[in-house]
Amino acid sequence: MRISAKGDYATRAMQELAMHYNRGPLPIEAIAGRQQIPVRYLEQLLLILKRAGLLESKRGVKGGYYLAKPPNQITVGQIIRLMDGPPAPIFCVDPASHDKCPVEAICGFQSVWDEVHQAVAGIIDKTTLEDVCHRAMLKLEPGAATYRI
Amino acid sequence: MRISAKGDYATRAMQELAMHYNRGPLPIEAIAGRQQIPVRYLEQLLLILKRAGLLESKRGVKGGYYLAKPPNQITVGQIIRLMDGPPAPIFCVDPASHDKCPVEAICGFQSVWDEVHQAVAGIIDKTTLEDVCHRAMLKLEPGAATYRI
DNA sequence: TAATTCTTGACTAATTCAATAGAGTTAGTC
DNA sequence: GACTAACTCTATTGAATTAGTCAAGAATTA
Repeated sequence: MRISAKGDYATRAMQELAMHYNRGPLPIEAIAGRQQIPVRYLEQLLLILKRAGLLESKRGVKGGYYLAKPPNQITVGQIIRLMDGPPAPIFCVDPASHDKCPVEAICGFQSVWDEVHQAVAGIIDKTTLEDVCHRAMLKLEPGAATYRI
Repeated sequence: MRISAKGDYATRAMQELAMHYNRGPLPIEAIAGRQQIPVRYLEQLLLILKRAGLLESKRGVKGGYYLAKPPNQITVGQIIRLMDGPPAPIFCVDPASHDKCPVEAICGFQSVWDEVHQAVAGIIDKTTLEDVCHRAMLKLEPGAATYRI
């Protein structure tokens, strides 16, 4: 029932970029350093996020990555689905899976796992990077209600 | 975000035993056959369930496994926790983990993952084997409100 | 005692995951 | 226009986990 390191790294990198939103590109090294992620591994993840349209990048000196959209338009769900696939706890409730369950006719768990799937999806799809930045700022400055761009 | 084959097999085996509750021991082979689980693998899982006090067994002719408690006193959560551990999506919200998150102070995701954890736990801990049997029976005989022991 | 069934621990095979490596390409700057 | 910082892409490795197998043994019943 775990998200992968891939999903963990990607979400944290995106938080970092969200907190830097509108301040120009952020180099991979900077993200990796602050979030304690292996640089070479992070490269791959940022590429995936870029191809999916969540990030844009700029090469050369002063280059780096930046969000393609405002933080309130990117959800945790988008990132997790990209990295780990749908949050279905088992293939039989995964809309992306084409495998047929051999015991579907007698199994009482399908609806249970479907409830779990919907519950998780509900949370990660409603939570945006803006929300996440909020929560991070509240940790740093308890009492602050908003974060500054 | 998946449960393991171990968790899947174990829960289904328990449903099988629940549907057979009060009808005497059910041999491993019978469970494995009906639920399409590799016999040799299932052996191990049933032993774990037995050691945890969820099952009892009887050897020899007419032997097999049977529930140690009524189906309404065994939850899906108990089985899953036994096989896969707590339903925490990441170690930093797993009460059983002693690892310290290196970026805890700046991470906005801890509360998100905790919400997920609680949501999943809420579902699997409230769902009993009796509920699961119900759902299975509804599949077999649409319209039936209860299942027969 | 013979057939049946659970019990135990060791073992192997396969898969997945995380991470690394290296050779390139592009863009900005002096 | 050369230098350098930074992105791009593919391949490979190594470790860890997971799934599944095997063989020998112990208990129970007929």
